[in-house]
Amino acid sequence: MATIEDVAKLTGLSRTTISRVINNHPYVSEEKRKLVLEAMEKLGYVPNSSARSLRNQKTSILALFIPRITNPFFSELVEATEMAAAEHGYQLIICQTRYSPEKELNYMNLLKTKQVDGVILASIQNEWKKLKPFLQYGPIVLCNEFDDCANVPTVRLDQVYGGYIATKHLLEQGHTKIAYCSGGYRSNVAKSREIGFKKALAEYKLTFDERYAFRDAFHIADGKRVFHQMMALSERPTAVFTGSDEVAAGIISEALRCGYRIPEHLAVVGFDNQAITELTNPTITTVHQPVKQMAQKAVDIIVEKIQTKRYDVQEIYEFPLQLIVRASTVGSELHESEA
Amino acid sequence: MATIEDVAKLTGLSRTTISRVINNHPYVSEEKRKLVLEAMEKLGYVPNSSARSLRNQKTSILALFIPRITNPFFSELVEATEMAAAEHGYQLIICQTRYSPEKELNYMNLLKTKQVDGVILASIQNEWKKLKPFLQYGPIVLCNEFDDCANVPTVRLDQVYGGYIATKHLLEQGHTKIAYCSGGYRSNVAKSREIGFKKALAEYKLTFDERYAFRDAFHIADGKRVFHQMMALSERPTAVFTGSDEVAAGIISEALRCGYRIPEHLAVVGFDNQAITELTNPTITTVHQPVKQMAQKAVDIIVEKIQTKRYDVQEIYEFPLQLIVRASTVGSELHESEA
DNA sequence: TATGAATATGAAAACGATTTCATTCGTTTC
DNA sequence: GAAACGAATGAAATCGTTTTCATATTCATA
Repeated sequence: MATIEDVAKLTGLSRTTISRVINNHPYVSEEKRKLVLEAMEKLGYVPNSSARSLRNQKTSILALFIPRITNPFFSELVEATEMAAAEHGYQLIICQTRYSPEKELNYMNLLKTKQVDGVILASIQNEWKKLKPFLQYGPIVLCNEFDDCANVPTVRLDQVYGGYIATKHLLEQGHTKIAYCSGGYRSNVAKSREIGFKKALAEYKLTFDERYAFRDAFHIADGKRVFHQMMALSERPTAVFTGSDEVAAGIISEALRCGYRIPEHLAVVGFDNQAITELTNPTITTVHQPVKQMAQKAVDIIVEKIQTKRYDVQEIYEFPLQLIVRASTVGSELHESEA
Repeated sequence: MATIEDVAKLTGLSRTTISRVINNHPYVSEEKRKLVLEAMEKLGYVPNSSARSLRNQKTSILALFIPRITNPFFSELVEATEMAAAEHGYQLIICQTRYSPEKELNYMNLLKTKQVDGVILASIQNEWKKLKPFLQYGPIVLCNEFDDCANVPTVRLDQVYGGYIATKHLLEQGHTKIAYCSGGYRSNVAKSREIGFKKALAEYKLTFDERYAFRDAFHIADGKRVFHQMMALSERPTAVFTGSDEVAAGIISEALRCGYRIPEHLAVVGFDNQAITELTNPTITTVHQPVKQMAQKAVDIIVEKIQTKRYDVQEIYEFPLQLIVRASTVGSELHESEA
C-alpha cells in the first residue's frame, strides 16, 4: 500500500508538498503539481482515511439511530439521510437500538470514541439526562423524535396537528366512538399525537375513553390483535385512529377476514402514508409525513454544528403534516374495486 | 478530551502500561491495573478510534452495498446484516448505489482508502473486472447477488429453483399462458429466476414467449403499468410470475381496481414473502427467501476473511428457497374475506 | 549461588497523514 | 542597493494509539 512517503520519494519532493497537492493548497508550482499527480497515479496512491481522521480530528461519518429499519417509515428516513449525508461527503452508520436503552447508550460511545462526527437520533430510548453528557464529545441532532428538555437542534413534524386532523376527519364522518391506537409509551411523537387526538375530541365535546386506548401497537400483528380487543368491548368503537399504516393494515386485514366491512363497520385511519395504503382494499386514509425534507434538514444542521462546534443550542425546525383521505374512512364511492 | 498520555501522567505510569490495561494484555500487576482503571474513570478516558484504526490498520467497519433501502427485501437484509455485524463488534456503513455504476465505484473507494475493513455487495452494478482490482485492498463478499466470474466468497440463494417452483406451481394450476415479470437486466438473480421459469415451462412442453416478458418492473407503479401492458396483448396471459411482492401487489391492486378477479382472471405469484403478501386481498402466493441466514453467513465469512487476509477464494454458500401458496394463485376456498 | 524463566515496567519507534515554522529564492519598492 | 514581500519548498512536530525492545525484578531450579 503506497503512502505519502512513497510519493515523496518517487518525486524527490517532501511529504509537505505532496500533502499540499492532495488538499489543493496554494504555493505549489504547476510543474511539481503535475509531477506529484503522475506519481500518485503510478503508485495507485490514495490517502489513508484513518491517518487523516486522526490528524484532522474528523471522520466524515455520521451515525443514525433508529429502532429498527424494517419499519418502512424508518427505511425511508434512512434512505433520505444516507443520500443527504453523501451529498455532504459523509458516510452513514446505521444503529438499530431495537427499542433497547442499553443498546442506545452503547452506540452512543461512537461519539465518545470519535468514530463518528455526529449523531442523529430518530428515536430516543433513554431519558435525556443520560444522553446529554455525550454532547461534550460531538453534536447530537434530534430528527422526528424529540424531547422538550433536550438542548439540541431538533427537526420534527407537527405531531399534535397530525393527531388532530386525522381524528377531526373521523369526527366529521359522524363517528363518536373512536378508538386510539399507538406504539411506544416513551415516545413523545406518540404522546403528541394523543394530545392532538384529545384536542379534536374536545372540540366535539367528547371525552377520551381509556378503554378505547391501545398503546402497544407497532406491527401488523399488533393491529390484528387490537382489532379483536376492540371487537370484544361491550361498546364497540366505530372508528379507530392508528399510529402507523402497518397497524392500520393489520386491523383492516383482520376485520375483512372476519367478515366485517371497512369503513361501514369500522373506519380506520393510518399514519405515514406508506406504499401499502394504496394497495389494500379499501385503500387507507392516512397522514403524510415529509420524511425526506426532515432528513435533509437534519443532515444540513448536523453538518453545520460539526463545523461551528456549538452543540448545545435548542433550535426547532418543524414541518407540517397532511391528511390524505382514502377509502378506509369514507363511503363506497371510492371503492371501485369492490364490485 | 483525555488521552492515554493523561492517564499515564495521572497514574505516574507509562503509556505502555495503560495500553496493556486497555487491551487486557498480561503482565500488569493487579495493583497498577486498578490504579489505571480508576484514573480512566476519573478522567472519562476512552480510546480514540482513529488512532487505534491507524495503528492497528483496522477500522471495525463494514460497508453494505444495496441499490435502495426502501425495497423491503433490502431493508430486511440491512437489518440482519447490521445485527450480525454488531455481534462481531463491527459497525455498518450503508451504501445506496441507486443502480448507478458510478456511485458503486465511488463507494468502493471506502475499501481503498481503508475507511472500511470489508465490503458486502448485495447488488452489483459494474462488470466484475471493474470491481476486482479493489480486492487488493480488502475482502469483498457477494451476498444475494452473484457473478460467476467473481473469485470471491459468495452467499446466495438458489434463484433458479425459486423461479422453477413458482412457475411450476402456476403450471400445476393449469395455466399455459404465463407472463414473466422481473426487475434488472444486469442482475444475475433475475437471470437465474428466468432460467428456472423456462425450465418449468420446458417440462410442460411450453416455450418462452418474449411478448410475455417484462424485465423492467421494480416498484408497485411498475406492476400497475405491466398489468395494463398485459391486458393490451391480443392473447392475454392467465397468470404472471413476478420478481417481487411489490410488483405483484401493484398488478393485483390495479387488476382489482379495473374490475378483474384474482386469481380467476389472472393468477399472480410474487417473490420475497414480504409483509404485504398477507395484507392484500387476496393474499399473495410468493417465494420465501431466508434473508436473515444469508446475511449472517455473509458477515461471518467477511469477518473470517478480514482475519485470514485471503480474499480471492471462490467459496459458494447456497440457501434454499420455499414456495408459499396463498390466495392469489389458488381457488376461492382461501378467500374467506371475499364474502 | 549462579542461571534461566517468568513477571512487570518503560522509552521510543511505528501507523500515515497535516501543519507549523523556517528557509530560500525572486521581485518590488523606496 | 537595501528592505520588504510573495512564492515555493522542506524539516520536524503532531494527532493518539500499539508494539518492539530493553531493562529490572522476582522466583524457582540445578
